[in-house]
Amino acid sequence: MATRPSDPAVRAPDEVVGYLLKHAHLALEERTNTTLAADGITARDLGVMRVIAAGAARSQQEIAAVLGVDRTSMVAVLDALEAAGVVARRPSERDRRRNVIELTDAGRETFLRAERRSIEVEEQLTEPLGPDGAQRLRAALRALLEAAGG
Amino acid sequence: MATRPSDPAVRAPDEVVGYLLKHAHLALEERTNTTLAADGITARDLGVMRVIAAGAARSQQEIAAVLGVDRTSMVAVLDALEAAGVVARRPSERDRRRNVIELTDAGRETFLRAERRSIEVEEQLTEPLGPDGAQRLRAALRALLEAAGG
DNA sequence: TATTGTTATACTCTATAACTATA
DNA sequence: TATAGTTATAGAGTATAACAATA
Repeated sequence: MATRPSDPAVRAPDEVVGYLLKHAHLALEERTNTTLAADGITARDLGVMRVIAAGAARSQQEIAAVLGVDRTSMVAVLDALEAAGVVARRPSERDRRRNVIELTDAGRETFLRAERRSIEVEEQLTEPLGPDGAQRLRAALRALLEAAGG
Repeated sequence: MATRPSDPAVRAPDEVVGYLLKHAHLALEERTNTTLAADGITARDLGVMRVIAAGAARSQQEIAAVLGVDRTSMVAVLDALEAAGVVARRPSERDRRRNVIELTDAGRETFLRAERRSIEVEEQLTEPLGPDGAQRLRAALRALLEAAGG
């Protein structure tokens, strides 16, 4: 049966980019969470800590903006990380409405250890893609994100 | 020990596969939902209808298994699709506990139209990847999923 | 006893609106 | 007036447990 470009065949789920993105993300996140349990944090926590460690954001609102979520979503995450002793909030001296968010000494250690584990999980799952496969995958995903205006 | 942006252990968010997968998925899903609003269904609805159209599953439980979700999650989705007149439940004759799920005539039309739109969105977002880029991306995601045991 | 679909319920992640304290 | 953080609340999407009908 001839298939024209404009003739939508019935695709299998694993031919659909949306399905593949969703399940690849879920699988990677689950593996990462299992691994990071040893450090007492989740993949989501590590994402927040990474933004702080990279110096990409200082206030809660800036962290939220970098991660593409609402500022209200940061409150509970930072509450938990502060309770765990890995981040600290201190009021900004220049603008007392803002909290400056920093990793504690223990938080820096936790971050580096967890980031190392996280990278190992990524390498395990992208190992079948060949030597440059992981970087080509990242480049493709960045291009897709760019094309979507994100 | 200060962690700076130049610290190789501190990655930018868009170097992290998990971040890229999550945001690429969100961006594609948002675009798809906007486009499919014209057909009165969501990207999730289309995913369920695709499994039915492909004959990959007949009962509610089989659809759930193909999509990797719990069977209880299918109830509300199918309620909505049935109310919209695009799918029909009928009791199986061989096993009266099971519902056989089928697309209605209107549902087949809706599916084909929506799948055409969905493919267009995918093509728009993967166009920067070059002629074979979309297929290489699919292959990479399938390999990652396979490596994760999914 | 086991299974299919269903309901009730809960948990996570997300968002909007309104409050507070500052600016 | 406007902004940063917070709280209350609600909406998806997901799951577990228990139930009725059927196997």
